[in-house]
Amino acid sequence: MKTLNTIPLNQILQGDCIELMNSLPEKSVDLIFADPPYNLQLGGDLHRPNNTKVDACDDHWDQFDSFKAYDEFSNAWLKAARRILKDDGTIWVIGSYHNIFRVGVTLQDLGYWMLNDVIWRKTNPMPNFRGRRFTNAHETMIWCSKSEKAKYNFNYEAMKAFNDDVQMRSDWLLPICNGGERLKNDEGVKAHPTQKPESLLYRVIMASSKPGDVVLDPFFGTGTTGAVAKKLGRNFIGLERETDYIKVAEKRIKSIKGEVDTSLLTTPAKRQAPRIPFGTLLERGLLEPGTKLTDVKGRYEAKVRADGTLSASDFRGSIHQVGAKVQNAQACNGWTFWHMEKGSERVCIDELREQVRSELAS
Amino acid sequence: MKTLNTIPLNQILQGDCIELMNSLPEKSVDLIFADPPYNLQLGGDLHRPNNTKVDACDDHWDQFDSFKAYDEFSNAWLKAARRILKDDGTIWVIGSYHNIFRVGVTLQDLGYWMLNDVIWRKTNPMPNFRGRRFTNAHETMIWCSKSEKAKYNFNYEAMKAFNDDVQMRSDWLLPICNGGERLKNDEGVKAHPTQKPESLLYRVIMASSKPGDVVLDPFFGTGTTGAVAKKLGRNFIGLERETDYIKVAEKRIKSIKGEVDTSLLTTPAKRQAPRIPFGTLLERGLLEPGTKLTDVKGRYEAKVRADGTLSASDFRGSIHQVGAKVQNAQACNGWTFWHMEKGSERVCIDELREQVRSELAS
DNA sequence: CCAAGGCATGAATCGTTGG
DNA sequence: ACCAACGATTCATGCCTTG
Repeated sequence: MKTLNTIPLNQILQGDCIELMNSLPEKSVDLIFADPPYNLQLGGDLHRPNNTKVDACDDHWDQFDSFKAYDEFSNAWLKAARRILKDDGTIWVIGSYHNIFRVGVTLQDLGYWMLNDVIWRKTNPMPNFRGRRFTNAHETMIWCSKSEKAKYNFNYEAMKAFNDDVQMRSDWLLPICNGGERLKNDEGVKAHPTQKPESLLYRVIMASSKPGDVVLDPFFGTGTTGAVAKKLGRNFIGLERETDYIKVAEKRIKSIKGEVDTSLLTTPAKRQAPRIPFGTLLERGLLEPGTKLTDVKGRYEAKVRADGTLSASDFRGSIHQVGAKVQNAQACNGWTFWHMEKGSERVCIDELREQVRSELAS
Repeated sequence: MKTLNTIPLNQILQGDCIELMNSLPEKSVDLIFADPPYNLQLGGDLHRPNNTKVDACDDHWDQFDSFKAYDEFSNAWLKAARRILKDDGTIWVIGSYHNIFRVGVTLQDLGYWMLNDVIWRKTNPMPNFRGRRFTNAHETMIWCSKSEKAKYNFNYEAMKAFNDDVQMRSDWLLPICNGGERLKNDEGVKAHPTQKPESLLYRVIMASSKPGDVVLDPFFGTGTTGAVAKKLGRNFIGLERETDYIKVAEKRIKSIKGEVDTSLLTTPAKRQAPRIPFGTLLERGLLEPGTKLTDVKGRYEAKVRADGTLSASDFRGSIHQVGAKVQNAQACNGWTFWHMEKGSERVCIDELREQVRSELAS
C-alpha cells in the first residue's frame, strides 16, 4: 500500500488498521481515540440467575493466542499510530483489566508520555451474576502525549465549565450505551457488541482537540468517534475491517447534521444527599465491630458486626431490620433509633452519619 | 538469611522485603496487600535487584532504563510474594498510572490471575494546580488469585451487606488519610508520605480474608495493614526497611485492642450451609407424597413422590432435574424454583429447608 | 392517554462436591 | 482426571404490554 500525500478526511477506510495507518502521511493527525480488542479470554457460557444466557463478546477479532501475541499486536498498531500523530497531538486508549495494563506498558515503552488515566464509571454495569467478584463497574482510559515536552492541547476551561466550575476529575460517571442510541441491524440485533456511548467521546474530543482538528479512530466499529467528531466540528478518519460495521457507521454519520447536544457533556445530576451505608461508619473507625448499640432509653440492645449489620440475641440484619425486630414493629429507621454509649451519654448514630456526610462534601 | 520453619506472626520484620520473604516458609500467607514505591523520577527508593541505584533522568533512553529497572524490581518482589502465598490466597497491589500498568503486566506474566481492578476514588484529591490535566482523583488496585483455577476467598455476602444489600462495585469512594488518623512524628511532620486510609484496608481485608488468616504487607510503612488486620481479628506480618516507620507502626498497633467476637466478624454464606436432601422435608412431615408443587407463577407443576423425587407429566427426577426439564433450561435450583400452595399463597420450598436447618442447629 | 408491571440486556476472564 | 449432580446467583435502564 503506497503512502498518501494528503490525508483523506471524513471517510471510513476499509482494511487492516496498521497497514492503513502506514499509508497515511506522518504527523498529520491531532487526536487518536482507540478502542482496541480487549482480549477477554472468556471460558464457558454464563447464565443469569433467571437462566437466560449472557450474550458474550466472543467475536473472532477478540481472539489472541497469548499475552505475547497481544503485546505484539499492541506494539504494532501503537507504533503506526505514533508515526501519523502530530508532535503535539494526543492519544486515548480504552480498555479493561484484561488488556489495559499491557496497553499501558506498550505506550510507555514506545515513548508516549502519560497525562492521565481516566476511569469511566458506569451507572448501569452488568452485575456479577455468580457473586464471585466485585461488580466490574468501570473501564479505564489512558491519555498520552507523544513525549514529555510536547505542548499538547487540553481545554481546561471548557472541562471546568461543564463540571459546575470545579476541575474535571479523572473519574467520569456515564451510562453505558443502550436504548435509542444503541444501533441495531435489520434483524433488531445489536450491530456491534461493544458500542461506546457518545457521551464518553464528547468529553474526550472536547477536552483534547479543537474545531477543525483531525480525529482518527483505528478501531472505528459503528463510528461513535466519527459521529461525535462531526457534531463537534472536527474532521474524522475511521479505520475498520468489517463491512457490516462500516455500513452501519456510514449511515449513522450521514444522518448527523453537525449540531452539538451539550447535555451529553454534563455529569448526570448529582444525587441530592449521598447515601451512606451504615458500614461506612465502621471502615472509618467511627464505630468498631462489637460496639453495643441501644435505643435512646437503653431498653433494647444489639451489637455491631464487621459487615455493617447488627446482631441481637438470635437475629441479624440491617440497622433498620433489627430495630424493627426488637420493637416487634413493622418498620424502623435505624439511623434515628440506635445510639451508642459515649461516657454517660447516648449519641444517636445519625450524628455519625452527618459527620461522614460533611467529610464527603468537602 | 536462612529459611524459617514457622511463620512469625504479628511482628514487623526489618530489612529488604525480598530477602525477608525468601526467609519465610512457602505457602504460608493467606493475603498480601502491597503498596510498592513508584517514584520513578525521585530516585531515592528505586534500586535494581543487585542494589545499584537507578539515576533519575528525563530523556527517553534513561526513562526506558528506569522502566526496565522498575520491572526487574516488580518481578523480583512479586516472585518472592508468590512463593510464600498459599495456593488459594490472593494479593492486592495499589498504584497510580506511573507504575500500575507495569505492575499489572508483571502480575500477569508471573501467572497471577486477575480478579478485579478496583478504583479508589478520593473524595478529597489534590487539585491539579497548573490546569494542564484532569485532577488525578483516584488510585488503582489490582486483585489477583495465584492461578486461574484457584479457589480464592471472597466474602461476597459480607460486602453486599456492607453496601446496603447491593453488590459492591469496583469503584470505592473513600477520603484520603488526614486529620487524626494521619500519623505525625515528634516534630509534628507527617510520618509517611503516602499513608493509606484504614477505610481502604478495612474493605480489602474484609472482602478477601477470614478471621485468623495471615495478612502480609511487604511495604509496611506506618502499618495501616497491620492496624486494620488486628482490628478485624487477622494476624499480620509487616516487612519494612526504615527504622523510623517501624517505630511509628509498632506504637500504633500496640495501642489497638484487638479482641472481637469472631461471630461478629464473619457473615454466614448460604454456600457453606449444611446440605439438606429434599427427602428430609418428607420424613419430617413438612411435605407429603402427592403434594403439588408449582413455580412462583403457577405455570409449571409437578408432584412430590415418596422417594424425594418429583414427577411431571412424563418425567421424573430430582427437584433440580425436573425444574430444569419443565423450563427447558440447562440447569435449575429446585430449592428456589418450586413452591407449594398454602391457602391462596405460594410458599417457596426453600423456606421449609430453612426451617429444617434451624431445627438441626438448635 | 397514563401508570404499573413484565421483560430484556449490557466488554464477564462468574462453582463445588462426591463418585 | 473426568463426570454427573447439586444448587447459588443480578442492577439499572428502557421498551412493551396490560389494565
